[in-house]
Amino acid sequence: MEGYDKHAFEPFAVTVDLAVFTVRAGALQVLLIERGQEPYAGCRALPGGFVLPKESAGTAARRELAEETGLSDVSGLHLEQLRTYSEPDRDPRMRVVSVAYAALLPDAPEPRGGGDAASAHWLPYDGLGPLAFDHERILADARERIGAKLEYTCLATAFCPPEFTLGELQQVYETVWGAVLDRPNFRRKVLATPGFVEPVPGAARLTGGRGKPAALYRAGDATALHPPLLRAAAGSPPPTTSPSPPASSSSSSTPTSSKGSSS
Amino acid sequence: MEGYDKHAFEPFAVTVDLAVFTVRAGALQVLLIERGQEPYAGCRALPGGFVLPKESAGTAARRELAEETGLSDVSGLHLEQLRTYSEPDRDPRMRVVSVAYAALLPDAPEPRGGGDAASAHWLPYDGLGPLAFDHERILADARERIGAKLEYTCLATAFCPPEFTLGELQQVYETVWGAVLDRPNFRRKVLATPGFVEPVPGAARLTGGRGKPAALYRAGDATALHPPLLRAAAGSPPPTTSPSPPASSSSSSTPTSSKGSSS
DNA sequence: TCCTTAATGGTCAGTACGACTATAAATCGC
DNA sequence: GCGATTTATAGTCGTACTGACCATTAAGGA
Repeated sequence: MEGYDKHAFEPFAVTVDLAVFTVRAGALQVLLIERGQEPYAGCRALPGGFVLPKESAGTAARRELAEETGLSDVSGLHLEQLRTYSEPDRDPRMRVVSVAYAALLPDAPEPRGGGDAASAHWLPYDGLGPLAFDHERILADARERIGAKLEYTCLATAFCPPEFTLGELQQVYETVWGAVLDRPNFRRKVLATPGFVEPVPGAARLTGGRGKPAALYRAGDATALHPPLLRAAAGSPPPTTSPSPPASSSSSSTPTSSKGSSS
Repeated sequence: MEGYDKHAFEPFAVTVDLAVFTVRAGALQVLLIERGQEPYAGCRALPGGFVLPKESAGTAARRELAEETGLSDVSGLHLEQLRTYSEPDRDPRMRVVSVAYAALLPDAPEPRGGGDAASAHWLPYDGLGPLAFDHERILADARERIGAKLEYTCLATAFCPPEFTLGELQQVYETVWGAVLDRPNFRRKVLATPGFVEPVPGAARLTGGRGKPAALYRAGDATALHPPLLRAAAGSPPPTTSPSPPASSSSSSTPTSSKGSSS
Protein backbone atom coordinates (compact mmCIF):
# COMPACT_ATOMS: atom_id res chain seq x y z
CA MET A 1 0.00 0.00 0.00
CA GLU A 2 1.67 3.14 -1.17
CA GLY A 3 0.28 6.51 -0.26
CA TYR A 4 -3.00 6.63 1.53
CA ASP A 5 -5.88 8.20 -0.27
CA LYS A 6 -8.42 9.13 2.32
CA HIS A 7 -11.19 8.41 -0.13
CA ALA A 8 -9.92 5.06 -1.24
CA PHE A 9 -11.31 3.08 1.63
CA GLU A 10 -14.37 2.64 3.66
CA PRO A 11 -14.17 2.45 7.43
CA PHE A 12 -14.86 -0.98 8.82
CA ALA A 13 -15.94 -2.12 12.23
CA VAL A 14 -13.50 -4.72 13.54
CA THR A 15 -14.61 -7.34 16.03
CA VAL A 16 -13.29 -10.51 17.56
CA ASP A 17 -15.27 -13.73 17.78
CA LEU A 18 -14.28 -16.46 20.22
CA ALA A 19 -14.62 -20.20 19.83
CA VAL A 20 -14.05 -21.33 23.41
CA PHE A 21 -13.69 -25.08 23.87
CA THR A 22 -13.50 -27.38 26.82
CA VAL A 23 -13.74 -31.10 27.37
CA ARG A 24 -16.27 -32.05 29.99
CA ALA A 25 -18.14 -35.25 30.63
CA GLY A 26 -16.43 -36.87 27.69
CA ALA A 27 -17.85 -34.33 25.27
CA LEU A 28 -16.44 -31.35 23.47
CA GLN A 29 -18.25 -28.28 24.75
CA VAL A 30 -18.41 -24.75 23.40
CA LEU A 31 -19.17 -21.46 25.10
CA LEU A 32 -22.14 -19.79 23.40
CA ILE A 33 -24.35 -16.85 24.14
CA GLU A 34 -27.95 -16.30 23.22
CA ARG A 35 -28.61 -13.15 21.29
CA GLY A 36 -31.24 -10.82 22.67
CA GLN A 37 -31.51 -8.48 19.72
CA GLU A 38 -32.01 -8.51 16.03
CA PRO A 39 -30.64 -9.73 13.83
CA TYR A 40 -30.67 -13.37 14.87
CA ALA A 41 -32.53 -12.58 18.09
CA GLY A 42 -32.88 -15.70 20.22
CA CYS A 43 -30.24 -17.43 18.16
CA ARG A 44 -27.03 -18.77 19.61
CA ALA A 45 -23.80 -17.04 18.73
CA LEU A 46 -20.11 -17.01 19.57
CA PRO A 47 -19.08 -14.57 22.25
CA GLY A 48 -17.16 -11.59 21.01
CA GLY A 49 -17.12 -7.86 20.68
CA PHE A 50 -15.51 -4.82 19.20
CA VAL A 51 -11.81 -4.19 19.16
CA LEU A 52 -11.34 -1.01 21.14
CA PRO A 53 -9.35 1.94 19.79
CA LYS A 54 -6.15 1.16 21.66
CA GLU A 55 -6.33 -2.62 21.56
CA SER A 56 -4.89 -5.20 19.24
CA ALA A 57 -7.25 -7.95 18.22
CA GLY A 58 -5.40 -10.35 20.48
CA THR A 59 -5.82 -8.08 23.45
CA ALA A 60 -9.48 -7.66 22.70
CA ALA A 61 -9.90 -11.42 22.44
CA ARG A 62 -8.33 -12.01 25.83
CA ARG A 63 -10.42 -9.28 27.39
CA GLU A 64 -13.58 -10.75 25.94
CA LEU A 65 -12.52 -14.20 27.11
CA ALA A 66 -12.25 -12.93 30.66
CA GLU A 67 -15.56 -11.12 30.45
CA GLU A 68 -17.47 -14.01 28.97
CA THR A 69 -16.11 -16.76 31.16
CA GLY A 70 -16.08 -14.70 34.33
CA LEU A 71 -12.62 -16.08 35.13
CA SER A 72 -10.38 -13.72 37.02
CA ASP A 73 -7.17 -14.88 35.39
CA VAL A 74 -7.14 -15.88 31.76
CA SER A 75 -3.49 -15.09 31.17
CA GLY A 76 -2.45 -18.71 31.18
CA LEU A 77 -5.14 -19.97 28.88
CA HIS A 78 -4.37 -20.99 25.35
CA LEU A 79 -5.72 -18.41 22.94
CA GLU A 80 -4.89 -18.56 19.28
CA GLN A 81 -5.88 -16.59 16.25
CA LEU A 82 -7.82 -18.64 13.75
CA ARG A 83 -8.48 -16.47 10.74
CA THR A 84 -10.41 -13.40 9.71
CA TYR A 85 -13.87 -13.39 8.23
CA SER A 86 -14.66 -10.47 6.00
CA GLU A 87 -17.47 -11.28 3.61
CA PRO A 88 -19.20 -7.97 2.85
CA ASP A 89 -22.64 -9.23 3.80
CA ARG A 90 -21.77 -11.28 6.85
CA ASP A 91 -23.55 -8.76 9.07
CA PRO A 92 -26.71 -7.25 7.60
CA ARG A 93 -26.36 -3.98 9.50
CA MET A 94 -22.94 -2.79 8.53
CA ARG A 95 -19.55 -3.76 7.30
CA VAL A 96 -17.95 -5.84 10.03
CA VAL A 97 -14.65 -7.65 9.74
CA SER A 98 -14.17 -10.23 12.44
CA VAL A 99 -10.95 -11.78 13.66
CA ALA A 100 -11.76 -15.22 15.03
CA TYR A 101 -9.89 -16.77 17.94
CA ALA A 102 -9.95 -20.22 19.45
CA ALA A 103 -9.51 -20.67 23.19
CA LEU A 104 -8.98 -23.87 25.18
CA LEU A 105 -10.04 -24.25 28.78
CA PRO A 106 -9.03 -27.00 31.18
CA ASP A 107 -12.24 -27.40 33.04
CA ALA A 108 -15.55 -25.76 32.63
CA PRO A 109 -17.05 -23.72 35.41
CA GLU A 110 -20.39 -22.44 34.25
CA PRO A 111 -19.74 -18.82 33.33
CA ARG A 112 -20.93 -16.23 35.75
CA GLY A 113 -20.72 -12.51 36.01
CA GLY A 114 -20.67 -9.42 34.00
CA GLY A 115 -21.37 -8.19 30.56
CA ASP A 116 -22.57 -10.47 27.84
CA ALA A 117 -21.67 -13.39 30.02
CA ALA A 118 -25.11 -13.17 31.55
CA SER A 119 -26.31 -15.42 28.79
CA ALA A 120 -23.18 -17.46 28.20
CA HIS A 121 -23.40 -21.22 28.64
CA TRP A 122 -21.48 -24.35 27.80
CA LEU A 123 -23.13 -26.49 25.17
CA PRO A 124 -21.98 -29.73 23.59
CA TYR A 125 -20.47 -29.19 20.17
CA ASP A 126 -22.35 -32.08 18.64
CA GLY A 127 -25.96 -31.44 17.90
CA LEU A 128 -25.83 -27.69 17.98
CA GLY A 129 -28.49 -25.97 15.98
CA PRO A 130 -27.79 -23.14 13.58
CA LEU A 131 -25.79 -20.19 14.86
CA ALA A 132 -26.02 -16.48 14.12
CA PHE A 133 -24.10 -14.83 11.28
CA ASP A 134 -21.34 -17.05 9.91
CA HIS A 135 -20.55 -18.41 13.34
CA GLU A 136 -21.34 -21.95 12.35
CA ARG A 137 -18.58 -21.80 9.81
CA ILE A 138 -16.20 -20.18 12.27
CA LEU A 139 -16.89 -22.85 14.85
CA ALA A 140 -16.36 -25.63 12.33
CA ASP A 141 -13.09 -24.08 11.23
CA ALA A 142 -12.02 -23.78 14.84
CA ARG A 143 -12.75 -27.39 15.61
CA GLU A 144 -10.86 -28.56 12.57
CA ARG A 145 -7.88 -26.40 13.48
CA ILE A 146 -7.80 -27.66 17.05
CA GLY A 147 -8.06 -31.24 15.89
CA ALA A 148 -5.22 -30.77 13.45
CA LYS A 149 -2.99 -29.09 16.00
CA LEU A 150 -3.42 -31.97 18.42
CA GLU A 151 -1.50 -34.02 15.91
CA TYR A 152 1.72 -32.12 15.85
CA THR A 153 1.71 -29.92 18.97
CA CYS A 154 1.38 -30.43 22.70
CA LEU A 155 -1.83 -28.42 22.66
CA ALA A 156 -3.86 -31.19 24.27
CA THR A 157 -2.49 -30.35 27.70
CA ALA A 158 -4.24 -26.98 27.44
CA PHE A 159 -7.51 -28.87 27.92
CA CYS A 160 -6.23 -30.48 31.11
CA PRO A 161 -5.88 -29.17 34.65
CA PRO A 162 -2.35 -28.52 35.92
CA GLU A 163 -1.99 -32.14 36.96
CA PHE A 164 -3.66 -34.86 35.01
CA THR A 165 -3.54 -38.54 34.23
CA LEU A 166 -2.68 -40.04 30.90
CA GLY A 167 -6.22 -41.29 30.73
CA GLU A 168 -7.50 -37.71 30.88
CA LEU A 169 -5.07 -36.66 28.20
CA GLN A 170 -6.20 -39.51 26.02
CA GLN A 171 -9.80 -38.51 26.58
CA VAL A 172 -8.99 -35.10 25.14
CA TYR A 173 -7.72 -36.67 21.95
CA GLU A 174 -10.62 -39.05 21.70
CA THR A 175 -13.16 -36.33 22.30
CA VAL A 176 -11.76 -33.80 19.86
CA TRP A 177 -11.07 -36.37 17.18
CA GLY A 178 -14.18 -38.39 17.76
CA ALA A 179 -12.13 -41.56 17.66
CA VAL A 180 -11.09 -44.29 20.05
CA LEU A 181 -7.40 -44.78 20.71
CA ASP A 182 -5.57 -47.80 22.02
CA ARG A 183 -4.56 -47.04 25.56
CA PRO A 184 -1.17 -48.77 25.77
CA ASN A 185 -0.12 -47.38 22.41
CA PHE A 186 -1.19 -43.88 23.34
CA ARG A 187 0.72 -44.15 26.55
CA ARG A 188 3.86 -45.40 24.83
CA LYS A 189 3.74 -42.59 22.32
CA VAL A 190 3.19 -39.80 24.82
CA LEU A 191 5.90 -40.98 27.18
CA ALA A 192 8.33 -41.44 24.31
CA THR A 193 7.96 -37.81 23.27
CA PRO A 194 10.44 -35.81 25.33
CA GLY A 195 8.93 -32.76 26.99
CA PHE A 196 5.31 -33.63 26.27
CA VAL A 197 4.46 -34.59 29.84
CA GLU A 198 6.56 -35.05 32.96
CA PRO A 199 5.65 -37.11 36.00
CA VAL A 200 4.69 -35.29 39.16
CA PRO A 201 7.47 -36.01 41.65
CA GLY A 202 5.37 -36.59 44.72
CA ALA A 203 3.56 -39.09 42.58
CA ALA A 204 0.35 -38.82 44.50
CA ARG A 205 -1.69 -41.19 42.49
CA LEU A 206 -5.23 -40.36 41.71
CA THR A 207 -7.65 -42.81 43.17
CA GLY A 208 -10.95 -41.23 42.43
CA GLY A 209 -12.97 -43.90 40.75
CA ARG A 210 -12.77 -47.57 40.12
CA GLY A 211 -9.68 -49.35 38.98
CA LYS A 212 -6.01 -48.97 39.56
CA PRO A 213 -5.07 -45.41 40.46
CA ALA A 214 -3.30 -43.49 37.71
CA ALA A 215 -0.04 -41.60 37.96
CA LEU A 216 -0.18 -37.83 37.67
CA TYR A 217 1.65 -35.82 35.05
CA ARG A 218 2.22 -32.18 34.28
CA ALA A 219 2.60 -30.51 30.91
CA GLY A 220 6.21 -30.50 29.80
CA ASP A 221 8.11 -27.71 28.16
CA ALA A 222 7.89 -29.00 24.62
CA THR A 223 5.48 -27.38 22.21
CA ALA A 224 5.85 -29.52 19.12
CA LEU A 225 5.49 -33.28 18.65
CA HIS A 226 8.21 -34.92 16.60
CA PRO A 227 7.13 -37.19 15.08
CA PRO A 228 3.45 -36.24 15.22
CA LEU A 229 0.64 -38.24 16.71
CA LEU A 230 -1.44 -38.86 13.62
CA ARG A 231 -5.10 -39.57 13.56
CA ALA A 232 -6.13 -42.20 11.06
CA ALA A 233 -6.62 -40.92 7.53
CA ALA A 234 -10.22 -40.12 6.74
CA GLY A 235 -11.33 -42.90 4.44
CA SER A 236 -8.54 -45.37 4.93
CA PRO A 237 -9.48 -48.85 6.02
CA PRO A 238 -7.10 -50.06 8.72
CA PRO A 239 -4.09 -51.51 6.88
CA THR A 240 -5.39 -55.03 6.73
CA THR A 241 -2.87 -57.10 8.58
CA SER A 242 -4.70 -60.36 8.39
CA PRO A 243 -5.02 -61.82 4.92
CA SER A 244 -8.71 -62.64 5.43
CA PRO A 245 -10.65 -59.87 7.21
CA PRO A 246 -14.23 -61.13 7.20
CA ALA A 247 -13.62 -64.59 8.58
CA SER A 248 -17.30 -65.44 8.42
CA SER A 249 -18.50 -66.40 11.85
CA SER A 250 -16.39 -67.24 14.83
CA SER A 251 -13.59 -69.26 13.32
CA SER A 252 -10.63 -67.46 14.75
CA SER A 253 -8.31 -67.11 11.80
CA THR A 254 -5.12 -66.92 13.78
CA PRO A 255 -4.45 -68.72 17.04
CA THR A 256 -3.76 -65.48 18.87
CA SER A 257 -6.22 -63.09 17.31
CA SER A 258 -10.00 -62.86 17.02
CA LYS A 259 -10.69 -59.79 19.07
CA GLY A 260 -13.30 -58.66 16.58
CA SER A 261 -11.92 -55.18 16.78
CA SER A 262 -13.19 -53.15 13.90
CA SER A 263 -16.92 -52.78 13.68
CA MET B 1 -21.41 -9.05 20.15
CA GLU B 2 -24.84 -8.14 21.20
CA GLY B 3 -26.39 -4.84 20.22
CA TYR B 4 -24.29 -2.38 18.33
CA ASP B 5 -23.54 0.88 20.01
CA LYS B 6 -22.41 3.30 17.38
CA HIS B 7 -20.09 4.92 19.85
CA ALA B 8 -18.54 1.76 21.09
CA PHE B 9 -16.10 1.33 18.26
CA GLU B 10 -13.65 3.21 16.20
CA PRO B 11 -13.58 2.81 12.44
CA PHE B 12 -10.54 0.96 11.16
CA ALA B 13 -8.92 0.89 7.79
CA VAL B 14 -8.63 -2.70 6.60
CA THR B 15 -5.90 -3.72 4.17
CA VAL B 16 -4.41 -6.88 2.78
CA ASP B 17 -0.68 -7.57 2.65
CA LEU B 18 0.71 -10.21 0.33
CA ALA B 19 3.71 -12.46 0.85
CA VAL B 20 4.23 -13.75 -2.68
CA PHE B 21 6.80 -16.53 -2.99
CA THR B 22 8.45 -18.30 -5.85
CA VAL B 23 11.39 -20.63 -6.27
CA ARG B 24 13.86 -19.47 -8.87
CA ALA B 25 17.50 -20.25 -9.41
CA GLY B 26 17.49 -22.52 -6.40
CA ALA B 27 16.48 -19.69 -4.10
CA LEU B 28 13.28 -18.69 -2.39
CA GLN B 29 12.25 -15.33 -3.79
CA VAL B 30 9.72 -12.80 -2.58
CA LEU B 31 7.82 -10.09 -4.40
CA LEU B 32 8.53 -6.73 -2.79
CA ILE B 33 7.86 -3.13 -3.67
CA GLU B 34 9.85 -0.06 -2.83
CA ARG B 35 7.94 2.62 -1.00
CA GLY B 36 8.01 6.08 -2.51
CA GLN B 37 6.42 7.96 0.35
CA GLU B 38 6.68 8.42 4.03
CA PRO B 39 6.60 6.65 6.28
CA TYR B 40 9.34 4.17 5.39
CA ALA B 41 10.09 5.99 2.11
CA GLY B 42 12.66 4.08 0.12
CA CYS B 43 12.10 1.04 2.27
CA ARG B 44 10.99 -2.30 0.92
CA ALA B 45 7.51 -3.49 1.74
CA LEU B 46 5.03 -6.23 0.95
CA PRO B 47 2.58 -5.44 -1.82
CA GLY B 48 -0.96 -4.85 -0.66
CA GLY B 49 -3.76 -2.37 -0.49
CA PHE B 50 -7.12 -1.47 0.91
CA VAL B 51 -10.05 -3.80 0.98
CA LEU B 52 -12.70 -2.08 -1.10
CA PRO B 53 -16.25 -1.53 0.17
CA LYS B 54 -17.77 -4.48 -1.65
CA GLU B 55 -14.87 -6.88 -1.39
CA SER B 56 -13.96 -9.60 1.04
CA ALA B 57 -10.34 -9.67 2.12
CA GLY B 58 -9.77 -12.72 -0.04
CA THR B 59 -11.14 -10.98 -3.09
CA ALA B 60 -8.98 -7.96 -2.39
CA ALA B 61 -5.93 -10.16 -2.01
CA ARG B 62 -6.47 -11.82 -5.37
CA ARG B 63 -7.08 -8.49 -7.03
CA GLU B 64 -3.88 -7.10 -5.56
CA LEU B 65 -2.02 -10.22 -6.60
CA ALA B 66 -3.07 -9.67 -10.20
CA GLU B 67 -2.20 -6.00 -10.07
CA GLU B 68 1.20 -6.47 -8.52
CA THR B 69 2.39 -9.38 -10.59
CA GLY B 70 0.90 -8.13 -13.84
CA LEU B 71 -0.35 -11.63 -14.54
CA SER B 72 -3.56 -11.78 -16.50
CA ASP B 73 -4.90 -14.89 -14.80
CA VAL B 74 -4.27 -15.46 -11.14
CA SER B 75 -7.31 -17.65 -10.57
CA GLY B 76 -5.30 -20.83 -10.46
CA LEU B 77 -2.61 -19.61 -8.11
CA HIS B 78 -2.48 -20.76 -4.53
CA LEU B 79 -3.54 -17.96 -2.23
CA GLU B 80 -4.04 -18.56 1.44
CA GLN B 81 -4.91 -16.40 4.38
CA LEU B 82 -2.14 -16.27 6.95
CA ARG B 83 -3.36 -14.21 9.86
CA THR B 84 -4.35 -10.69 10.77
CA TYR B 85 -2.05 -8.06 12.21
CA SER B 86 -3.71 -5.43 14.30
CA GLU B 87 -1.26 -3.80 16.69
CA PRO B 88 -2.58 -0.28 17.29
CA ASP B 89 0.69 1.39 16.33
CA ARG B 90 1.69 -0.74 13.39
CA ASP B 91 1.04 2.19 11.05
CA PRO B 92 2.01 5.60 12.44
CA ARG B 93 -0.59 7.47 10.43
CA MET B 94 -3.80 5.77 11.40
CA ARG B 95 -5.39 2.65 12.71
CA VAL B 96 -4.88 -0.03 10.08
CA VAL B 97 -5.76 -3.68 10.47
CA SER B 98 -4.11 -5.86 7.87
CA VAL B 99 -5.11 -9.33 6.75
CA ALA B 100 -1.99 -11.09 5.50
CA TYR B 101 -2.05 -13.62 2.65
CA ALA B 102 0.58 -15.92 1.27
CA ALA B 103 0.70 -16.66 -2.45
CA LEU B 104 2.76 -19.26 -4.30
CA LEU B 105 3.84 -18.83 -7.91
CA PRO B 106 5.28 -21.49 -10.19
CA ASP B 107 7.77 -19.44 -12.05
CA ALA B 108 8.77 -15.88 -11.74
CA PRO B 109 8.32 -13.50 -14.60
CA GLU B 110 9.57 -10.11 -13.52
CA PRO B 111 6.42 -8.16 -12.73
CA ARG B 112 5.36 -5.58 -15.22
CA GLY B 113 2.50 -3.21 -15.60
CA GLY B 114 0.15 -1.08 -13.73
CA GLY B 115 -0.34 0.34 -10.34
CA ASP B 116 2.07 -0.27 -7.56
CA ALA B 117 3.64 -2.97 -9.62
CA ALA B 118 5.82 -0.32 -11.19
CA SER B 119 8.24 -0.86 -8.37
CA ALA B 120 7.61 -4.54 -7.66
CA HIS B 121 10.56 -6.90 -7.97
CA TRP B 122 11.57 -10.39 -7.00
CA LEU B 123 14.20 -10.53 -4.31
CA PRO B 124 15.80 -13.50 -2.62
CA TYR B 125 14.33 -14.14 0.79
CA ASP B 126 17.69 -14.64 2.42
CA GLY B 127 19.63 -11.51 3.10
CA LEU B 128 16.74 -9.09 2.87
CA GLY B 129 17.22 -5.89 4.78
CA PRO B 130 14.59 -4.45 7.05
CA LEU B 131 11.10 -4.00 5.70
CA ALA B 132 8.49 -1.33 6.30
CA PHE B 133 5.93 -1.55 9.09
CA ASP B 134 5.70 -5.04 10.58
CA HIS B 135 6.24 -6.66 7.22
CA GLU B 136 9.39 -8.42 8.32
CA ARG B 137 7.36 -10.27 10.88
CA ILE B 138 4.61 -11.03 8.41
CA LEU B 139 7.10 -12.39 5.92
CA ALA B 140 8.76 -14.58 8.52
CA ASP B 141 5.38 -15.92 9.60
CA ALA B 142 4.52 -16.62 5.99
CA ARG B 143 7.70 -18.54 5.35
CA GLU B 144 7.24 -20.63 8.45
CA ARG B 145 3.66 -21.42 7.48
CA ILE B 146 4.62 -22.43 3.97
CA GLY B 147 7.43 -24.59 5.24
CA ALA B 148 5.11 -26.32 7.69
CA LYS B 149 2.43 -26.92 5.09
CA LEU B 150 4.89 -28.60 2.76
CA GLU B 151 5.09 -31.33 5.37
CA TYR B 152 1.51 -32.45 5.34
CA THR B 153 -0.04 -31.06 2.16
CA CYS B 154 0.64 -31.27 -1.56
CA LEU B 155 1.30 -27.54 -1.60
CA ALA B 156 4.76 -27.92 -3.12
CA THR B 157 3.31 -28.47 -6.58
CA ALA B 158 1.97 -24.90 -6.43
CA PHE B 159 5.57 -23.76 -6.85
CA CYS B 160 6.01 -25.87 -9.97
CA PRO B 161 4.91 -25.34 -13.56
CA PRO B 162 2.10 -27.56 -14.88
CA GLU B 163 4.57 -30.27 -15.77
CA PHE B 164 7.65 -30.80 -13.72
CA THR B 165 10.28 -33.35 -12.80
CA LEU B 166 10.71 -34.91 -9.41
CA GLY B 167 14.00 -33.10 -9.19
CA GLU B 168 12.24 -29.78 -9.51
CA LEU B 169 9.74 -30.79 -6.85
CA GLN B 170 12.54 -31.82 -4.56
CA GLN B 171 14.24 -28.50 -5.17
CA VAL B 172 11.13 -26.77 -3.86
CA TYR B 173 11.35 -28.67 -0.61
CA GLU B 174 15.07 -28.12 -0.28
CA THR B 175 14.77 -24.42 -0.99
CA VAL B 176 11.90 -23.69 1.35
CA TRP B 177 13.25 -25.86 4.13
CA GLY B 178 16.86 -24.92 3.60
CA ALA B 179 17.83 -28.56 3.85
CA VAL B 180 19.22 -31.24 1.57
CA LEU B 181 17.11 -34.31 0.94
CA ASP B 182 18.13 -37.74 -0.25
CA ARG B 183 16.98 -38.07 -3.81
CA PRO B 184 15.98 -41.77 -3.94
CA ASN B 185 14.15 -41.49 -0.65
CA PHE B 186 12.31 -38.37 -1.71
CA ARG B 187 11.30 -40.05 -4.90
CA ARG B 188 10.09 -43.15 -3.13
CA LYS B 189 8.03 -41.11 -0.71
CA VAL B 190 6.40 -38.90 -3.34
CA LEU B 191 5.51 -41.77 -5.64
CA ALA B 192 4.15 -43.80 -2.75
CA THR B 193 1.67 -41.08 -1.85
CA PRO B 194 -1.41 -41.62 -4.00
CA GLY B 195 -2.59 -38.50 -5.76
CA PHE B 196 0.46 -36.39 -5.02
CA VAL B 197 1.84 -36.51 -8.56
CA GLU B 198 0.86 -38.45 -11.64
CA PRO B 199 3.09 -39.24 -14.60
CA VAL B 200 2.49 -37.39 -17.84
CA PRO B 201 1.23 -40.00 -20.28
CA GLY B 202 3.22 -38.96 -23.33
CA ALA B 203 6.19 -39.27 -21.05
CA ALA B 204 8.27 -36.83 -23.03
CA ARG B 205 11.32 -36.85 -20.88
CA LEU B 206 13.07 -33.63 -20.19
CA THR B 207 16.58 -33.54 -21.50
CA GLY B 208 17.67 -30.02 -20.90
CA GLY B 209 20.97 -30.30 -19.14
CA ARG B 210 23.45 -32.97 -18.36
CA GLY B 211 22.60 -36.36 -17.07
CA LYS B 212 19.82 -38.80 -17.67
CA PRO B 213 16.60 -37.07 -18.73
CA ALA B 214 13.89 -36.94 -16.08
CA ALA B 215 10.31 -38.09 -16.40
CA LEU B 216 7.60 -35.45 -16.25
CA TYR B 217 4.80 -35.38 -13.72
CA ARG B 218 1.69 -33.36 -13.08
CA ALA B 219 0.10 -32.42 -9.78
CA GLY B 220 -2.37 -35.06 -8.66
CA ASP B 221 -5.76 -34.54 -7.12
CA ALA B 222 -4.74 -35.16 -3.53
CA THR B 223 -4.40 -32.23 -1.17
CA ALA B 224 -3.12 -33.86 2.02
CA LEU B 225 -0.12 -36.09 2.60
CA HIS B 226 -0.78 -39.15 4.75
CA PRO B 227 1.58 -39.81 6.36
CA PRO B 228 3.36 -36.46 6.17
CA LEU B 229 6.78 -35.78 4.73
CA LEU B 230 8.55 -34.56 7.82
CA ARG B 231 11.53 -32.31 7.86
CA ALA B 232 14.11 -33.24 10.46
CA ALA B 233 13.43 -31.91 13.92
CA ALA B 234 15.23 -28.69 14.68
CA GLY B 235 17.97 -29.70 17.07
CA SER B 236 17.88 -33.43 16.65
CA PRO B 237 21.11 -35.15 15.74
CA PRO B 238 20.46 -37.73 13.03
CA PRO B 239 19.40 -40.94 14.80
CA THR B 240 22.82 -42.49 15.05
CA THR B 241 22.76 -45.62 13.00
CA SER B 242 26.27 -46.69 13.94
CA PRO B 243 26.23 -49.17 16.82
CA SER B 244 28.54 -47.03 18.94
CA PRO B 245 27.12 -43.63 19.76
CA PRO B 246 29.18 -41.81 22.33
CA ALA B 247 29.68 -45.03 24.27
CA SER B 248 30.04 -43.33 27.56
CA SER B 249 27.50 -43.75 30.30
CA SER B 250 23.99 -43.91 28.95
CA SER B 251 23.55 -47.38 27.61
CA SER B 252 20.18 -46.73 26.09
CA SER B 253 17.50 -49.19 25.26
CA THR B 254 18.35 -52.82 25.05
CA PRO B 255 15.71 -54.63 23.00
CA THR B 256 14.08 -56.52 25.82
CA SER B 257 15.26 -54.81 28.96
CA SER B 258 14.38 -51.55 30.61
CA LYS B 259 12.39 -49.25 28.41
CA GLY B 260 13.56 -46.25 30.36
CA SER B 261 10.07 -45.01 30.94
CA SER B 262 10.14 -42.99 34.08
CA SER B 263 12.67 -40.22 34.31
C1' DT C 1 36.25 -43.28 -25.30
C1' DC C 2 36.17 -42.21 -20.68
C1' DC C 3 34.52 -39.29 -17.21
C1' DT C 4 30.96 -36.63 -15.15
C1' DT C 5 26.30 -35.74 -14.08
C1' DA C 6 21.72 -36.75 -12.94
C1' DA C 7 17.69 -40.00 -12.81
C1' DT C 8 16.22 -44.22 -11.40
C1' DG C 9 16.14 -48.83 -9.05
C1' DG C 10 17.18 -51.38 -5.17
C1' DT C 11 18.93 -53.19 -0.37
C1' DC C 12 19.19 -53.12 4.58
C1' DA C 13 18.66 -51.99 9.29
C1' DG C 14 16.49 -49.34 12.74
C1' DT C 15 12.38 -47.14 14.32
C1' DA C 16 7.51 -46.34 14.76
C1' DC C 17 3.20 -48.04 15.24
C1' DG C 18 -1.06 -50.92 15.38
C1' DA C 19 -3.01 -55.04 17.39
C1' DC C 20 -2.93 -57.69 21.09
C1' DT C 21 -1.83 -60.26 25.65
C1' DA C 22 -0.67 -60.10 30.45
C1' DT C 23 -0.30 -58.26 35.07
C1' DA C 24 -1.27 -54.98 38.93
C1' DA C 25 -4.13 -52.35 41.91
C1' DA C 26 -8.06 -50.32 43.07
C1' DT C 27 -13.65 -50.43 43.80
C1' DC C 28 -18.10 -52.88 43.83
C1' DG C 29 -21.43 -56.57 44.65
C1' DC C 30 -22.31 -60.06 47.47
C1' DG D 1 -13.73 -61.32 52.84
C1' DC D 2 -13.80 -62.86 48.03
C1' DG D 3 -14.28 -62.72 43.37
C1' DA D 4 -15.84 -59.88 39.46
C1' DT D 5 -15.08 -55.68 37.35
C1' DT D 6 -12.57 -51.78 36.10
C1' DT D 7 -8.64 -49.15 34.99
C1' DA D 8 -3.61 -48.50 34.75
C1' DT D 9 0.55 -50.29 33.30
C1' DA D 10 3.97 -53.55 31.07
C1' DG D 11 5.39 -56.07 27.33
C1' DT D 12 5.28 -58.79 22.63
C1' DC D 13 5.06 -59.28 17.73
C1' DG D 14 4.79 -58.18 12.98
C1' DT D 15 4.42 -54.70 9.45
C1' DA D 16 5.25 -50.20 7.46
C1' DC D 17 7.97 -46.31 7.09
C1' DT D 18 12.31 -44.10 6.78
C1' DG D 19 17.20 -42.91 6.47
C1' DA D 20 21.61 -44.36 4.70
C1' DC D 21 23.65 -46.29 1.17
C1' DC D 22 24.91 -48.90 -3.27
C1' DA D 23 24.05 -49.96 -8.25
C1' DT D 24 22.53 -49.06 -12.83
C1' DT D 25 21.05 -46.25 -16.71
C1' DA D 26 21.29 -42.47 -19.88
C1' DA D 27 22.57 -38.38 -21.19
C1' DG D 28 26.63 -34.48 -22.10
C1' DG D 29 31.48 -32.98 -22.23
C1' DA D 30 36.66 -33.42 -22.36
